[in-house]
Amino acid sequence: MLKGWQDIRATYYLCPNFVQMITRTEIADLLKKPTLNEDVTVMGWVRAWRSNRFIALNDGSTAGTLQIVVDDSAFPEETLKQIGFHASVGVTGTLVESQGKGQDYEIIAKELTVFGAADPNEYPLQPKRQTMEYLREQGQFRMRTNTFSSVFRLRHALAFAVNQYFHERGYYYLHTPIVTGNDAEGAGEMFRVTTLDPATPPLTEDGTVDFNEDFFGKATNLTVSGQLQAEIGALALGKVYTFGPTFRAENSNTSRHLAEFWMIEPEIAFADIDNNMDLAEDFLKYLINFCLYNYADDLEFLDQRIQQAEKQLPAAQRRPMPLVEMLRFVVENDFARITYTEAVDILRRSKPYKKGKFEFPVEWGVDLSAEHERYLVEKHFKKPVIVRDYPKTIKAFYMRVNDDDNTVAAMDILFPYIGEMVGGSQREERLDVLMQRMTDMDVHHDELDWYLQLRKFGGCPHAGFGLGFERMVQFITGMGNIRDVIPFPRAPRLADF
RNA sequence: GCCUCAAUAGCUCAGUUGGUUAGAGCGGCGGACUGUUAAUCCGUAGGUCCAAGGUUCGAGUCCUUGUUGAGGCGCCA
Repeated sequence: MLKGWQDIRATYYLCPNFVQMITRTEIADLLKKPTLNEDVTVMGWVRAWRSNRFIALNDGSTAGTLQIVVDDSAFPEETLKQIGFHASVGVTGTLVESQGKGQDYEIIAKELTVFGAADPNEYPLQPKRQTMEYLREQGQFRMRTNTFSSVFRLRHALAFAVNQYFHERGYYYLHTPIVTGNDAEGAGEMFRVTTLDPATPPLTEDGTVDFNEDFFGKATNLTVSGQLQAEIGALALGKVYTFGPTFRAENSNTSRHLAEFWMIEPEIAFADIDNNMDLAEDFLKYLINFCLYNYADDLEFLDQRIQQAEKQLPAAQRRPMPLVEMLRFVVENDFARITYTEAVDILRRSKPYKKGKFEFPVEWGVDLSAEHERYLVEKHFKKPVIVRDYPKTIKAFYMRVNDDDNTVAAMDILFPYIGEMVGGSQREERLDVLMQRMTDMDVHHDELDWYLQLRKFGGCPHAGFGLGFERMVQFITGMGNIRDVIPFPRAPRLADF
């Protein structure tokens, strides 16, 4: 029986005859292993149609294009007329070394099929630079552009790297619920989930909505965090992570916030705040490295694009270093690590503080604002900064109270351009301290009884953090607006597609 | 939610102290072109100047309100 199982495993892993695309060769494969002077079939979308003779073809498998050489006397005029920007075509022909500059290989077309023309009179995109705002309105087409196809290849790369990183290190991927009955997760406004008729909901005797009649028999919402449930997993499986959609009904109108975003939340048992920071720093560097090694051409394209756009900006508004250089800089240098108290000291000794340039006050006990975080990251340390040990009055109830009784073992990782990339903490494992904190912060014990029981029975020191996935995609791609790194952004007044 | 800015051709923008017929580049259409790289060259069509109201002899331009978008802030990841 064991032998049979091993055979199945061997077959599965070796995959000698895995299913291949038999109708076409993908351009990425062709450029990696060019089969010169052989006939190949490629299919994709026309990125440029030059001189009635050359097609730059892209099939999404790579940032690059493959040049197709078309002899206009060999094909009917009707077919040639349909070749245009973003028309989809299939070509069979001989792969040869290119006679022109700008590309190594090209296909001399023998057969040419236009699957779908894109009438330029009506097609909304044009072969030119278009604004991100306009392309956002054309969400059904924007992934065909160089910029967005690179962004979404990198988004995939990061999602894959997240799972690979944790899997290789013995973490279990835990799926926490999207619909939650918790009323007290304390991470922002929630979207209500209900099947009740909004016009005539059932009412209780005192006139409030009777959620007992609702689908789940109670008031439910979309999750704002999987952390509390991830703690259940960590205290059983040791190391877990969540990676799923998260919803915040905040009226946030910024380039760094979405109403629906993806969050990664590792949670580890027998770990403290220092282990937590080490994990977060290592994890972030791994993600960046993964993209640098495996998606260099997409990063290179985005880098060039940003540099070209910045030529028109005054020097002060340009990036201090180009995209790829900055990504390398981040992985090659240790993050700065300071306490909240040290951060306040640095800020109070800073030039902008002394000159009264800060809009918001810098005093112990008040949360840092964006201008303070930017000073620390972009001016003082010039690299990512981890700030730890915040005043307990400004942080969530579940964060572990330090021995000084004034601060909690919380940590935020601040990145240039993005601000807060990670927020995490060591969790309060002491039942009495946790209950006191909940009382102080007006969180009802009975609603989170299950959470308290994790401390009462077999609790242990544990820690974790939340990473905003789109913010990471934003940092790595250099995109200015978070709405352009998720395929279908949801934000206040925005739920198209 | 708050502050600032913007809205003119299909797209990206210019439009002077308020003055006659609204400008460009790209794209489209027609033509030329057998090695192009956002190809190039010639020709050509294309506008309810975001909406409503107001000031004025006269408004793309000034004022009010609204709508939409961007940037910043707050909330946070």
